[in-house]
Order: sequence, then C-alpha cells, then structure tokens
Amino acid sequence: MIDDAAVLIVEDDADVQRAARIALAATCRLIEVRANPAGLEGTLEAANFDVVLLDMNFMAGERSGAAGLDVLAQLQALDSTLSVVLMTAYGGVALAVEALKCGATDFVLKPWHNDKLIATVGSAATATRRRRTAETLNLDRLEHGAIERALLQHGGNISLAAAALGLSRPALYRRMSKHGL
Amino acid sequence: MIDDAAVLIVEDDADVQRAARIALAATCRLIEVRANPAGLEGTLEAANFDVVLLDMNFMAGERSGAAGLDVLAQLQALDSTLSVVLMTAYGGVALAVEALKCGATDFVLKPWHNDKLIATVGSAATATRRRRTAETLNLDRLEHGAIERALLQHGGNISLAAAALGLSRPALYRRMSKHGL
DNA sequence: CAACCGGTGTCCGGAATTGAACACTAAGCC
DNA sequence: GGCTTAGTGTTCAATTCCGGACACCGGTTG
Repeated sequence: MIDDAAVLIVEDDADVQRAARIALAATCRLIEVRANPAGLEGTLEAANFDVVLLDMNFMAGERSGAAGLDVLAQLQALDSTLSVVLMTAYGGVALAVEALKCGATDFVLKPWHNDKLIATVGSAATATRRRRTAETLNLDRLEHGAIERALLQHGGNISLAAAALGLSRPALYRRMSKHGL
Repeated sequence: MIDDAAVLIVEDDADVQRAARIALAATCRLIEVRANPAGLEGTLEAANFDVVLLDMNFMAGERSGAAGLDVLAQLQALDSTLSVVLMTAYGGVALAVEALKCGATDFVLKPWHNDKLIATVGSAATATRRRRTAETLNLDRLEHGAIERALLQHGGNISLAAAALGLSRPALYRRMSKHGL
C-alpha cells in the first residue's frame, strides 16, 4: 500500500476538510485543500498529485452532483492518468453508477469510515502510479498484450489472430517467438 | 442505438423474467433466460450474446450480492468482450461501486424503468460490439494511440516520448510520419 | 564570447523484417 | 480412396527498418 501519496481535496465544507486531513494525515506525503474547483489547472501543475478527492456538491443546496461530474471531466481532460475519487453525502445508486461510468476511480459516501477512506485513496494512488509508469506505453509490452489477447480471442487460431492484429501469418510467428509465446 | 442485440438474462424470479422479456422484446433480436448460472459456458458458446443481464441474488434470502460478483468474474473469464449489466433489488451504493469496479458495464435497480433498461442494454451491447471489432487489436492502431498518448504525456518532447515507448528517436520520427503525426 | 547542454531533424550501411510460396497434416465430403 | 478445404510451420530474396553519427539551434553558464 502506498504511504506517500499526494492528495488534492476539493471540498467546500470546512469540517469535512478537517476530517479528511486528519484521516489521511498518517498515510499521505502531501495533502492540499481547495474550497472550490477554480484554478484547478495551476494547482495540478504545481504539485503532481496522485489522487483528487472531489466533493460532488459545492454550491449549497445543489444536490444533483452535476457540478462534480463536470469537474471530473475537466480533471480527466487535464491529466488522464490521475485518479479521481468522488465524495458525496446525498448520493444514490444512480449517481454512483454515473460517476464511475464517467471514469471516476471510486465513490465514497460521507460520513466515511476512516480506514476505508485510507484504503480507497491508497489504491487510487496505486492506480495512478501504475498508469504513469512508462511501461504502460512501452510498445513491446503493448504488442505482447495485444498478441496474447488476439490468440485468446480466436482460440489459438494463428491465422485469424494474425488477421485481427493486422499482421501476416509469418510475422505473427516471428513476434510470438520474440515474446516467448 | 442497437436494435438487434442478443441478451441473456440470468434471473430466478419468474415475474422479473417476464417483465424483462416484455421490456426488451421490441428492441432485441434474441432474449434467452436462465434461472441460475449453472452451465453458463455452454449457453454462451451457443448463441454469441451481446449483453448479459445478471441478477445478483439467486439464492432466496441471500442479499450480499457476492454470488453475482462471482458469476461476473466467471463471465469475464469466459469472454472478456462481453458486457455484463447487474441487477438487484437490495443494492446500496457500496455494492454498485464494487460491481462496477469489478468490471460490470452498468448496474440497475429493480424495479426498473423500462425505457431506462432499454437504453442501458442498448449501450452495453454497443460497447460489446465495439470491443469485438478487430480494430481494438490492430497493432497499427494500437501503436498510433500509444504514440499520441506518449507525446501528450511528455508535452511534445520527442526524446522523452521515444524513451517511454521503448524506441530510438529516429524510429519514433519514422513511425510518426507513417501515422501522420 | 566561448563552451556546454538538451533538444531537433536527417543520413546511410548493415541488420532485421517482410510476405509469397512451399511442403505438410487433419478433417470433411463425395 | 481421391478431392477439397483450412489450417500449420518454414524458406529466402527483396524490402524495410534500425540506430549511431552528424549538423544544427536556442538557452544558460562561466
């Protein structure tokens, strides 16, 4: 479990801010708090966060969660490798499902259990780190995975797998042996 | 929107089965029903479904949803391109989040709104179809995407991007021009 | 200024890759 | 059996790709 995550908390309620700070203090390297999502871009560039903990309801009385989903989309546009965990007090199943389908890493209800929150933030940070390691982009690794999937999907039929990959059959043979398959 | 999806419904309650059949009848090419998840493998091989609508609670009285998550995992092992939509009457936010994190495509509560269910099944089917087109595996397309992401992630710095991709710099130049970047 | 650094874009001889073609096997069919 | 079809695994000349090397460009530093 990661114990040096950098977390950005976007949350307007001062009490919740404090509670989150306390909960995460022991397991995070850096905790920064913003009361609203203005100027997110600069904040992100300044610190290289692993996770954003995002409240879904900034405006008082606003409960639809639409604001949170908007900011989620902005965050993803700014840095697609960053994990975003959404928080809400009013959420129903529909909102949670919507949030995850929009690409949120996790979804927690307020009030939370501290150790659950710690675990959630930890694994979200792990996901970010994994996405950011160079290996995700390495073409060799990508090719290896694609070949394995192609073979699996076509039940080991090499001709079909080669066609799906856009390779000639001899080319697939060569690449398979290169990758040890 | 897809109007010729093949749907497999795994659900023990006869009333719910009937309701689902009626709701989906107009928009689906094939609707098959199983009362329990036994013999799933054969069923899947027989018909090439686009979506599985999976009840989370087969055994009477069982409400944890663990059974549904198990079957979800089995389905994914059998066919990773198949979309699975989970259904439950008892679900809370925690269960929904868990299900989506396990790879479910969507999560609906019983009783459902018919048009919402139709839309859900339709977009799940679309997702399956997309995953099944060969293009997902095509190495050229994969490489194109990886190169774009690498350049983006390194702010256009070609040397760094090449390193991340596991290429020499001249190789990246060649491939960029091949892909029109 | 001169030296250095980190980056870009291009060249070219040697090495790796390509795919048509081949020989073969297993299964289905008349 | 004889014919066809759909696969596998391999060969080899032609082609493509590789990456070290080079020239160049701004910014920074002594």
